[in-house]
Amino acid sequence: MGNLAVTEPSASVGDYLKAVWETAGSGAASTKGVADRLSVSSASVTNMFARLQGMGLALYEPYRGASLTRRGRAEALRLVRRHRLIETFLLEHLGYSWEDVHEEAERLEHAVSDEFTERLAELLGHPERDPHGAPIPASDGALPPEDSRPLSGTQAGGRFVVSRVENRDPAVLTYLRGLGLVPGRALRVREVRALDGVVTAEDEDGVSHALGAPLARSILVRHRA
Amino acid sequence: MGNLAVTEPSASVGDYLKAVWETAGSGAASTKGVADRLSVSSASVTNMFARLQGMGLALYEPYRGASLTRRGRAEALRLVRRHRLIETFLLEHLGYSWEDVHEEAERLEHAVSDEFTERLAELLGHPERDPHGAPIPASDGALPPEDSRPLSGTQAGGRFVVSRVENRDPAVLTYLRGLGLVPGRALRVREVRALDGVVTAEDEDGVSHALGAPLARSILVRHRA
DNA sequence: AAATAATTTTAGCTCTGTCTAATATTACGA
DNA sequence: TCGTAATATTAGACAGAGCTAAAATTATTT
Repeated sequence: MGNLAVTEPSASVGDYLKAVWETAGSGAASTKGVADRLSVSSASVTNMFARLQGMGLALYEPYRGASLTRRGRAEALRLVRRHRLIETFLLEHLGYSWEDVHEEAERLEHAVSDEFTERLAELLGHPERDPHGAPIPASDGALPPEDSRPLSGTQAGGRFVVSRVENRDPAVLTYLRGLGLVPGRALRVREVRALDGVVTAEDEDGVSHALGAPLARSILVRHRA
Repeated sequence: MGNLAVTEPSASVGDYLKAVWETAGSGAASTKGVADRLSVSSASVTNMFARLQGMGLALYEPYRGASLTRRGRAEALRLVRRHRLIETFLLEHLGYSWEDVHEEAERLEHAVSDEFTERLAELLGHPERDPHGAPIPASDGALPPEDSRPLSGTQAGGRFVVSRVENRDPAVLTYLRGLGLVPGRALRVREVRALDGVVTAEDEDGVSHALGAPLARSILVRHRA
């Protein structure tokens, strides 16, 4: 109450907020999880966790990790909205390729204003998902309920549609695009091998794909209607 | 020789380079000139001048000001190109108003890549001037020769066309737009008063405008064909 | 040519955000 | 449950970029 946050958090603070949001499932984000995601040292993360708490953006308990406050979450979602709208713009209006939009958006999201964001949303026709299938938070931060699950958590015989690809690595994305494993693609799961987590799935053209555990975790699917 | 500059200068360094470029006519930029333009203290400017020299982007002689090296100029022009293309995009595609594009572009120019810039140029059809009439440097840094002069430097009786409005203040721009004093507008100069620098000019609709010295300096004109 | 005004520079701080090395804590496996 | 491995934190540095106050230099004016 009171404590009206007038100033925009810095790009760094924003990056940490997003990382905490993305890393912490429902609980708290670990130091190492955030450090790995942002490619910074653990010490830097500990330091920032304390600062985020000081700014009222996160709750931090040493050795227990950090979780966002309402304000921290709102800020993170604002950045996520910007990021995903910008990705959509880059792909649809500037001719960027699917695997390259993430990196450019990563820098732009810290430079654009809310006005820019909303005008962009208007130009794009208020899309609900970005090019990778990730939901775009509404301007009030609302997110549609997630109805997808990773391919790694499906069962043989199931029929699905790829709803989302959750991976930032351009090399991985290029590869998946080459295989046609992009949002919208229908798949039938042939095998989910417990031993090594390899998932074998057949696409609409009858082509079979064997995907290692990390890839199978990156591909989210929804049950086919 | 050697010394290939791989890393992008920081946003701050870029701002100073632009300020030096804009402030220094043909000679060197003064500490105060840059300080005023960037709204920072003179001490900060002195400090940055030394750093720019260290980076090989400027030549600095204490008490004599700073001038850009070839590399510094190239970097400044790269930012100016980005800035002016972004302004054009904001106006033409996102519906921003004339007086608001500058501020948004000021932040975006530091976040955008060369790839983004060139794709944007393509989308916009490679415009030669931005919404304020300022020339957009080519990607190799080339600028068309300036054939305009400030309204303050004209003579009574002359017939001109507004070619450019050189002012960043939204209040000033809003006012001028209200008067129709924007690039393309034809004017006939009635009086250039030596005493106080007030210029009186009549527009196409026969409306007469009395402009104080600072405004008259902001409006650049070209002889009417 | 002095005296005053304006501009610059220096010195010393501050804050953000990063790092490494050393230390502490927690988790896990035997 | 005890010892090792994995995680976290602390301590201490450092670079970038800004500031104020004091000192120095240059410009202007009488």
